[in-house]
Amino acid sequence: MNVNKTKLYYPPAVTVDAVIFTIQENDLGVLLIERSNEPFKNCRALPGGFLVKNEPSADAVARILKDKAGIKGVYTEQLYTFDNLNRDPRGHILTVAYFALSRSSALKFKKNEKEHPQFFLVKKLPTLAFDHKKIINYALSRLRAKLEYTNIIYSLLPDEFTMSQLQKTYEIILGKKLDKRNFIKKFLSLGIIKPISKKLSGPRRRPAQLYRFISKKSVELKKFF
Amino acid sequence: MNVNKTKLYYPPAVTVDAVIFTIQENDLGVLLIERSNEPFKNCRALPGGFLVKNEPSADAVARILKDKAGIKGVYTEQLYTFDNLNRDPRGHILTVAYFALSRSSALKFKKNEKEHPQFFLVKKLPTLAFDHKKIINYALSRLRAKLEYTNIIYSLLPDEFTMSQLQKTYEIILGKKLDKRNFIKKFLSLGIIKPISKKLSGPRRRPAQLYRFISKKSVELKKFF
DNA sequence: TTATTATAGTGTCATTATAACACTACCAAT
DNA sequence: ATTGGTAGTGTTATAATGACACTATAATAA
Repeated sequence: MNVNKTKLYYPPAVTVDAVIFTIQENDLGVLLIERSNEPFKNCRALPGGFLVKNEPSADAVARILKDKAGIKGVYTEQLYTFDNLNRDPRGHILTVAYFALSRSSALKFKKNEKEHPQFFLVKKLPTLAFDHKKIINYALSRLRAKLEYTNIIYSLLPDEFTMSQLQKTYEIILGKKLDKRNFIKKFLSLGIIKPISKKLSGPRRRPAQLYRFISKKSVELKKFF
Repeated sequence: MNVNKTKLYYPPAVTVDAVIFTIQENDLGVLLIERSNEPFKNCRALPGGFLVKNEPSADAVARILKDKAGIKGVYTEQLYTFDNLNRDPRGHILTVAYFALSRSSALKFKKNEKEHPQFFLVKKLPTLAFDHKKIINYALSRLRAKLEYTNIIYSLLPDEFTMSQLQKTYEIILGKKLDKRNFIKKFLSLGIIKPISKKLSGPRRRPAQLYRFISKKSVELKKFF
């Protein structure tokens, strides 16, 4: 690469960071690792890392999702690129942040790994390295916004789910209660889920109708919540 | 910077590119330059360039807006980071794309500069270098989306403007006619513009009320169009 | 002075979307 | 047969949207 014609050009280092959301214990969790190197050694941080040679950032994120969370093919989208000079004490390090959504059952990380990957509730985050708190907040607002006009919620639900589960997932992420009747009315009118011929039974209660998403691709909807 | 501990790490080069929109001849224009170097020599491209040492991308864009378009302090936001391996024949070059909005009267580039900066109508773009067509399309959809829930239109209008000018600007960007009465009703109900005690006269027609934006900061609105 | 031209400005109504609200249905377990 | 616990269901008032056409005003030309 002969891009260094300009004497002044000096490349920043480039990393990716992943904000991996999941639903846990009826709350929204995000995966954090414990840094094993300086700077911020032993501090919690988003999983991420430097690009390897000729690796596009999207590939790097996929690699990190695989290696650090054991997930593959989950919903992933680029969030924002952070490159303030003071975000990393080592100097100018640019990070392309992504966010991903995974049902918790799909996650396969070993809790005993050296980096101790672990989920934290978004509302109870520890002190974080770099500008990772800011990145998580940014991801959270993007996630909330997208809930309102896309179907990405499918990434957080099992294949078959009840209306209550669906509504609860919305409530957890939006952080507010929704009216059951209005929710059902609106969601069914979108025509993106369909009831299946199965019910979910439980002890001492009326069984609930199960639904599926008709399509499992990310779709933009005109109207939503 | 001792970030190269990992043998594999090899930084991509980092550039910024700016999609500068303006309204021209009752249409939406975007600023393009003519590349004076390989690759894509003599081909039209977005103004942009490599980061200089320790320069955050936001500063680099401001520098480019100043140097290549003569504008300063205009509305600018980060768009997306493009880093496909095949976007640049020189190799892995990551670009952080931004979009900016400027009223055409503020632009002060010299048409005779070696790079021949020039506005092109978005609907009549020439062949473009790299993935710049894709970047412009992405910027255009972002701009259209943001028109619906922010006040960024102020960046494209003079300080004092008529309802017709405002509506026309919306129509140009959205690419469709809007109903005059509904437009006025909605826009006034937002409470973000106010009539001033002046009218705009013209030959052989009824003078039009002039308005101003109450605030000239970018604001998110709950409801819009 | 009158007529013409061009754009500004104004209201209603039907339809649709939203938001608030509470009770009955069903199954399982006791 | 009773109880516990979640599922499921409609109506109504209010607000937002979208469709629609005529009058008002100033400048200019006749």
